[in-house]
Amino acid sequence: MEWFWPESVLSNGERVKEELMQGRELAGQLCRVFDDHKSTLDSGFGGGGGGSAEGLVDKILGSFANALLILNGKESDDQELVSGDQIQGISSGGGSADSSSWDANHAIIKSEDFHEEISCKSASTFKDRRGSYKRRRTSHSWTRDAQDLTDDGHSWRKYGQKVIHNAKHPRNYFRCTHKFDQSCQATKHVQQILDDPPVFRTTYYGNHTCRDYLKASELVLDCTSPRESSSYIRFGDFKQDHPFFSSLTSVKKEVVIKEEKPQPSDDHMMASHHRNHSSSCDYIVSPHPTAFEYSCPLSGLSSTIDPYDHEGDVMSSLIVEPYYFDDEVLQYEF
DNA sequence: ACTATTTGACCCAG
DNA sequence: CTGGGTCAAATAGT
Repeated sequence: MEWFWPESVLSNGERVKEELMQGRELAGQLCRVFDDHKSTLDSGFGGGGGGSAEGLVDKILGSFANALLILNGKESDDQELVSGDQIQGISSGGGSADSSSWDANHAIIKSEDFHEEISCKSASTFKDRRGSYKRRRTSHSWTRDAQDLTDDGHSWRKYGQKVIHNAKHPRNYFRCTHKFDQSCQATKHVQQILDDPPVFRTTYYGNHTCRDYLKASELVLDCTSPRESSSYIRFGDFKQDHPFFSSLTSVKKEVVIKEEKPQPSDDHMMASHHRNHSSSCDYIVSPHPTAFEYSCPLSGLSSTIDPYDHEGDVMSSLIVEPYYFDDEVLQYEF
């Protein structure tokens, strides 16, 4: 498989490293806060060397968000990096990060889509209005070719399959599982383009505005310093006390594996599979572009992506997407 | 019973 | 007019 990387990402490697290192340091502080919390059960999250647990979480999120903004390359020049306070606003607001500075254009897009949906719904007093839609913009998409359909970090639901003219294999259409519960507009389609070896082309449209909270419910920080190795943070416990995570309790208790596996028959592509196992999907941090082969594509990976497509996906990106980070590793386990 | 997938119908852009 | 993207009823799976 292969991702298409803008040059600017490479030049920002050091900045990414700094941001991620800061995030790791803050995470370490958060670990100590939790340790303090354990030792003094009734004291709450007020202690800790670097401030409250909530504040630390906000800073961590801000660091990762900044790294992602930097990775976006061409947007990094004219976009303000996200501060911890902004992240806090995002997280406590319960919505997507539409309020961040980069997204003014996209807000318009979303507004248009909203009106389209309203008009469509209002016009569809009759039951059968199938196929009533406005064709997607073909400009902000990116593609990925792979011999195996590896996990891209998001949950998908198949909603259609079409035989494509002059194509040997049908095209499978997927939308984000959270299209309705979180209004996530991300879609993709997958089509086998080669037989031997089998190569599957995945085309992504739109960014995820959803947050797969449950994937983030258990976070593993693999600290590389000898005495801090493999520290685990279980947000499943933490969220009871954190205003952000406590707001997630209404989310359905399920863990989803986001992976399509080709069937022996070429046109049997599977959508999301539910799973109970939490260890089969480890996420790592790195600035090396090649290491992103197994990650979900960030905006800016392809020349076909429009600037306004950089939705408020900061949270979902930093939570679920894997990054490799030189020989230092931040490892998430879900 | 609930959720996901299948598949033909429908509609729009080119 | 045609190809492609989406909808939603029917069906399958858990």
